[in-house]
Amino acid sequence: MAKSVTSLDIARHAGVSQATVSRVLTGSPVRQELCDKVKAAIKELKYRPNGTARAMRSSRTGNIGLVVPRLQNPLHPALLHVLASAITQAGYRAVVWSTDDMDEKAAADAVRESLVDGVIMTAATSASIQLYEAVRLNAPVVLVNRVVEGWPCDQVASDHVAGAGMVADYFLSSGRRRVCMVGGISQSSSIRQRQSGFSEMLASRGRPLEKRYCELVELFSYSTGFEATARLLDLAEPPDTLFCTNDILALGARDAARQRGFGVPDDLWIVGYDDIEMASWHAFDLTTVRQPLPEIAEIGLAFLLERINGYAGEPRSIRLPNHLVLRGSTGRRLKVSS
Amino acid sequence: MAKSVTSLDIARHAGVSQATVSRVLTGSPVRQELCDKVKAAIKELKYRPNGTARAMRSSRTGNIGLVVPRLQNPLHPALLHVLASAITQAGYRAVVWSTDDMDEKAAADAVRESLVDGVIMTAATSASIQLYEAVRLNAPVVLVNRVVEGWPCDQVASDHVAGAGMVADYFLSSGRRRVCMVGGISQSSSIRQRQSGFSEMLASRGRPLEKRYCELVELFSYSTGFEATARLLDLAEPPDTLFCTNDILALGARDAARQRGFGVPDDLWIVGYDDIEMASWHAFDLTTVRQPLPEIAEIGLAFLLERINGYAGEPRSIRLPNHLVLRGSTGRRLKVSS
DNA sequence: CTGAAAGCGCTAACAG
DNA sequence: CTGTTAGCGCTTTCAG
Repeated sequence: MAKSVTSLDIARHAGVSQATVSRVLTGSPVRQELCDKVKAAIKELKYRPNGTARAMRSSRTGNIGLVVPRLQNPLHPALLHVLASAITQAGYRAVVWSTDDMDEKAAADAVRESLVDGVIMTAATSASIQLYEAVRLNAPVVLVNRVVEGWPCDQVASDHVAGAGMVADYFLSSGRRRVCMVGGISQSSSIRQRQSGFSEMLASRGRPLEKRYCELVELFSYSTGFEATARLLDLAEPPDTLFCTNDILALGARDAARQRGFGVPDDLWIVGYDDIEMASWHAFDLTTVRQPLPEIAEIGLAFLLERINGYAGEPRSIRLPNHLVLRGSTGRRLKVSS
Repeated sequence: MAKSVTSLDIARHAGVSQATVSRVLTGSPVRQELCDKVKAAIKELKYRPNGTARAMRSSRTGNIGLVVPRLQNPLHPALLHVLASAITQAGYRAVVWSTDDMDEKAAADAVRESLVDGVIMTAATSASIQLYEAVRLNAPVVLVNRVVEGWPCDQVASDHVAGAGMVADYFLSSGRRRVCMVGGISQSSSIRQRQSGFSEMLASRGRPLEKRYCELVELFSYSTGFEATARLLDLAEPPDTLFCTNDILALGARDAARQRGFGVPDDLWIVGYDDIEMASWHAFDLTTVRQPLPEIAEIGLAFLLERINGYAGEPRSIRLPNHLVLRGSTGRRLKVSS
């Protein structure tokens, strides 16, 4: 690596002081003539200001940490994409952690070592102690998508309770009766809220979810969705309607129905959650709940940038509404009641 | 934000010089007694060394840039995942760019501004001039997955020519005759190599690809795969065998066949490329070519770290072998000839 | 408006 | 082994 050219080199080359070079760089007022000389020198020597020095001086790295959960679920790349785009657009860089374990600690370390200006956490659980510590120390952290009650930081998510309630409502209004759910004992608040939103709506409308119609899986994947659904379809009185707490499970469910010879939607309605891209594919044509990811990302980042810039108001908590996307895996009938 | 504690604070608190604190931090030899005092002070004041200062002093940020193509294709999150994991594992941080446009420029800027120690580029095309400039200036850059002939930097990819040749071979050895291909005029070297590997193998075995059996699409997505395949199946003499130059196209193709009432593999064989997770799903059960992503990531990162550490040997270029994964979308017969 | 000068927090060479 | 002393490259007072 060749010794790199510094602002002092530029200064000498342009016959001005080093401070003037810095002024040109930061856009402070400088006489046109000198400014031009400096710019010419910069171009000629192919000068680029050293980012780490600048970061140190201004205590701003321009980096934003981004913690996303396992990328196997296509929702997460989608979320990553909108957030990373927003971050890049805003003139920052996205430092991404997605390796299941060490990442939360790595992210917490990075804020505390001033290697990132703030962190957007999309995988928070109440077990995220490292980051909680950082939050308590007033580091700029916002929780996006998955939230944790009681953390003193900004939180942005969609309204999973209402979204899942909407599904329950849709089922009952459409006269579905043998309703079941595939979910799990998840660390993720979004999953838990979907489950409670669904079962509470059913209960409140007088048709509580039956125990035997509730399958809980450990891991949320295509194959666990497939297997759980296979078990339900093998019951003496199989369900006629299935809610999966995310799309990946639902796609597995759809294939289990296919494999068992159950017609969809004739014998079985299936609804997922997230509206990942595959949900719209012909093979699945899955009714699902779409979250407003772009808005979530935008608001989350806006909150974070405000914090980075010193805003110190009370923690804010935002819930954005979801949207039911009707497709061929259900009867496509429109919801009747409110 | 409270004024943060520095190594000088620790020094005062422990009654030693600031240099000694630094030594404890970097692991230089220090008398046990002083070392303990320093460590106690660090713990007590919850001190964390300032990463930007350290970065400036050592001209090492510990950040590695990672440019990945549009995350809509599930291969790319998979690649991102293995690379980001490897980077985190190695004690570095991954700065990710995935927003289609500005990212290559942003990555090039970041190396030149010493905001990252090096860049792993998985989306290089011959149009990537910004990064090419950085490479010419000897910045640590390695090209992974997509490569560009003639760039003076390390390159790691799988052997797409041989991989696609293997598919052609498999088709002909299995007696398939009405062979077609869905590909495109792509910027991506991997796609181009797959296409030429496929058609050259067909030609060399005396059954060149017919023009009418070659569909080229602009964008590589489920829906373009669907549509291109629909066109092929609507021909007076539809093909009996289809190679798609990536899995996303092939999944669209599979659904086009389903929708048109073509049985797979009875009426139509389909083969994709990449072995993305969906390929193994029941609905698709797609024969495809798997690349050794973990090895690609590992070698790519190893090369980059060597360069970062000053290795200045000739550019290296590695091609790893691919692997045909036989599933239900083809006759599952094993390849006969070599 | 411009130059001189003072550091940001850390590492490392230099004397003890 | 330890303390003292220079900076890394930049931004930002402070005088002029």
